[in-house]
Amino acid sequence: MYSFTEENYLKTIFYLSIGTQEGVSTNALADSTNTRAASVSDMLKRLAEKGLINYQKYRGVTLTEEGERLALLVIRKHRLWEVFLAEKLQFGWDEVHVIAEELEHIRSERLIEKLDAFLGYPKFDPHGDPIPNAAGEMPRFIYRKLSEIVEGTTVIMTGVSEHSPAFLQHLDKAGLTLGCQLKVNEISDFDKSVSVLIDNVRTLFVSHEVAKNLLVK
Amino acid sequence: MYSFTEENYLKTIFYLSIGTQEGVSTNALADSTNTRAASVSDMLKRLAEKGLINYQKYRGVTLTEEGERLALLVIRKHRLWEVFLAEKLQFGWDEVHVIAEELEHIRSERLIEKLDAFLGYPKFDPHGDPIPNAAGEMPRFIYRKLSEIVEGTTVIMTGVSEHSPAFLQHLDKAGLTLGCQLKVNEISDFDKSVSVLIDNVRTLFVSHEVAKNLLVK
DNA sequence: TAATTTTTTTAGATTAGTCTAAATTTTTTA
DNA sequence: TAAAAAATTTAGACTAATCTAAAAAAATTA
Repeated sequence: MYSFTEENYLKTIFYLSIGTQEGVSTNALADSTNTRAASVSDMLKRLAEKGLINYQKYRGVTLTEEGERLALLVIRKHRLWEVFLAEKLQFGWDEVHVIAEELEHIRSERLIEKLDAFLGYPKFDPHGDPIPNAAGEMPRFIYRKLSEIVEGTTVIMTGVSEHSPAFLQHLDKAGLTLGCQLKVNEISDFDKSVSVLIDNVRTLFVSHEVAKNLLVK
Repeated sequence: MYSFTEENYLKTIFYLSIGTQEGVSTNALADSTNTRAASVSDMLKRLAEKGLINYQKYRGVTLTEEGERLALLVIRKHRLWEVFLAEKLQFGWDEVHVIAEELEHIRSERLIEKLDAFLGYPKFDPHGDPIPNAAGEMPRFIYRKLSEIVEGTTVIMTGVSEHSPAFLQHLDKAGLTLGCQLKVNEISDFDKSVSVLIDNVRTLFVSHEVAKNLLVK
């Protein structure tokens, strides 16, 4: 049985590893976990002893197979609880993350399998992120950013790459929700902002900053 | 914000206080929390400093008003999660306690109020125990034990005073569930076992040991 | 490539919660 | 009510997770 803290380190290493071959640096982990590099060093030694990470002093860390499996099981729990909070308890997608950060550490396999069934085996969380299966495997989809779509193309909004409440609330105000259809009318030469036609009914100007964080297919 | 451990001590003091005027003893707490008396002494000092308990060395402890309010809020969360587990996730009443022991420490007032609403504002948990309100107040019902009911009387099973999985599973096998009607036919002179007519359809012999732990009205 | 800067690790402390063993207080009993 | 027993507290230590400050290694730059 691993501690909340250990589970959080594994999860953080997993997220920081996405899209790189290299190991995750001590400083990056200290930033993400709101601790100091010295504390991270200590913890990395312990996780390495337990066989959850590959660690050599002064080189970064990567997860072992077992470490990645555990990280994905924590992420599975997090995302399933997020679905519960959003769909059953009517929390906004900007509110679910903080609560799921606690719920993800509840230890009961049966609980999470029954929750999965209760929710109807959802494949995605409220932010469009895929939910790993009980074996700790997660399908990897490759989505494009709205900022990379060429003019005239029509796409579907499938996710976000930024999960802060501020960003999600901004999308709420703009009426941008998962699954909506976006037709890229024009990209401004001046500030790269995007004019989009939403669900064929109304036009909206989306800043480049926002467009970079909208995932579409 | 109080730690899991502190919340558990408060809850334990609350339960051990039921039905006594005197304070709870250090040893009783050590037994209930699976720790040693020395550890309990340490913790009692800390809880007293925080104003959650009334504590004088070598005398027992009682909860302050604030301590009792907090204990009841933890119990509220525990019991609401038990209802969720039993009614929504189809866990047996013998399984819900262990999982709720973890869920009761999730910190979010909004979560628990939304959960309460989602469950339809239940008044009792799956064992028939009343659920405290958001202010930390709990109605106190006075139930009798089946073992105290005189022959010929008809009562309704409303709760249990023993919550172990073994006991609850025993009741399941006997077909004794909350809400069933029990007519006391005869009490054995020999072993005090009780012959009861259940829901007017079948007769069952209930041992004195079981009858003592069945609450009826 | 030598010097400087940055990153990382080590050393030594701290806190919460726990422990054992010893000391102290209270309760029981003779 | 004095002695014995039981209950409780204190003393001192341990572990996990953290910290600051100092040392060491790696990376960058001149």
